Amino acid sequence: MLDPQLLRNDLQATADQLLIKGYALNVEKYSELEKRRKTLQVATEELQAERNSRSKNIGKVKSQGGDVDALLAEVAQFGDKLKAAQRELDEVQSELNELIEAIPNVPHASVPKGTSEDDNEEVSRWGEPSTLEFEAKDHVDLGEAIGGLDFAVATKITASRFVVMKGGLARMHRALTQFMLDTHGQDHGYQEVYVPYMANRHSLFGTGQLPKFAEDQFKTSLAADDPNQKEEQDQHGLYMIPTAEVTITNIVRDVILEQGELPLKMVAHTPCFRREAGSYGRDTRGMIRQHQFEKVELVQVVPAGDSYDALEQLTGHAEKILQLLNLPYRKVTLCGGDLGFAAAKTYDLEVWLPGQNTYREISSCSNFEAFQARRMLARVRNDKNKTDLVHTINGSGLAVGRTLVAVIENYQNGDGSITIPEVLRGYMGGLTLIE
RNA sequence: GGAGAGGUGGCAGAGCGGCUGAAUGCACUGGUCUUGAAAACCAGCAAGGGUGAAUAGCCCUUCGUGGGUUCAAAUCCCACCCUCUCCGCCA
Repeated sequence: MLDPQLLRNDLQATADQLLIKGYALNVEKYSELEKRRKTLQVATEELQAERNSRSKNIGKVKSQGGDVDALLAEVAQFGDKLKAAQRELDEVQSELNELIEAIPNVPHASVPKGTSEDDNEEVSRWGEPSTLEFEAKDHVDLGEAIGGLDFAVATKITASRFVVMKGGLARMHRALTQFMLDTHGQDHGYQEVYVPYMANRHSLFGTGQLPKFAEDQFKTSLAADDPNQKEEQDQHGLYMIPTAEVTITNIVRDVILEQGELPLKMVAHTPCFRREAGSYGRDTRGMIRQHQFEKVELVQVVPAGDSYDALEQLTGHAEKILQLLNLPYRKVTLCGGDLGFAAAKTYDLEVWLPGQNTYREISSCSNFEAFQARRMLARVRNDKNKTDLVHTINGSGLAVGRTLVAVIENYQNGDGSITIPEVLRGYMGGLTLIE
């Protein structure tokens, strides 16, 4: 959520910046609503003040044994007037809130202009895409041949976009998770946390998934199939997390931190659940886009001034995993048009996939500045004993399913076997090959 | 699942229609005292929002959440959420 003060004082400039993100803010509508809000709020609060002082006076007179009939008659009409004013204010305020809550974050000055992923800016490359002496297969062919990936049985059990892993690949998937958690926990200074895989609507609102992206989430229903309970369900149903960002970041929701507690650096491994509602035709083959996948997530909570350093640092931590696995990748800065709703700046890490002969996203590291903090009321006490909003940064370190795909495709051998990366062998009882 | 108790400021804990944004204690901050520290004493100490140039002043809101009664609600009524205790069940 943007600072309402910013919208009031710098509306046009903010609208211009949002254009970089491809978001057209309705300036007229906003100003009009804001004007009404101001008038109504001032008027309503004046009425409240008036009512309060009169009511207090009645109490005073009464306690002194005076006659309050006249005073009561005088104040009698206030109730209705106040209620009407309040109702009108509520209407305008909720309309205004709806508008503000739907406005995306403003991109940072360093974000390149552009409308699609074609305009993303490459920052760096690491490693050389391998030149195989045979024709590269993709992970589906390799995995199915080994008997380690079974999409058909997953579809039978559940639905499309799920997978069953078996044997060495299932084990390597687990090894990757352990390796990532250990590296971030021991070498990069993150506190390992275990978090719920379901979250309430307040948490999803806090990190920005709600209300705008409800159709991307899986939601549970608590009450029975009773139409009378519909509203109940909407209020209290829980969401399967689309990313651990939701549950980790919301640890600091409604919290005032002390300066000494920052920076907070946390890492968690969780499954993630996504409806993928908007991508019916895309990546239907293989493990690239699933309804359920594992991810190791990094989150930092820092003072406002430190967040861009933290973004660089956190991105470096994710890169380190790719480097240790010896997987070629490139780092890109997302352009304005490709930037997510809540992010001010995002680096994507794209790993080389020989089977697709291209780089594919495997990590996304973003600085949200105060956008999430404002929604969550996550604050830190400053030197003047006042509260400042914190900044939040997060990134995948890494998406485990896609990392498995990358390992399968980059470590494939001519006979269809997969060499196990050295750093994983300790997690796999010393095995060197899956065949 | 059954029975009961309860949700008040950073914590503990009073208040059960008006002068209560909220007693008291602890914690914290500043001061006096002291060579220094402790103790003692004095003072301060919630958040969100509006107005505003203002981190000034004034005003509004908030005692789990939402609604209701009332001129007036932390206090009364209703619904929901959450926590705890006992019994049952259970990885």
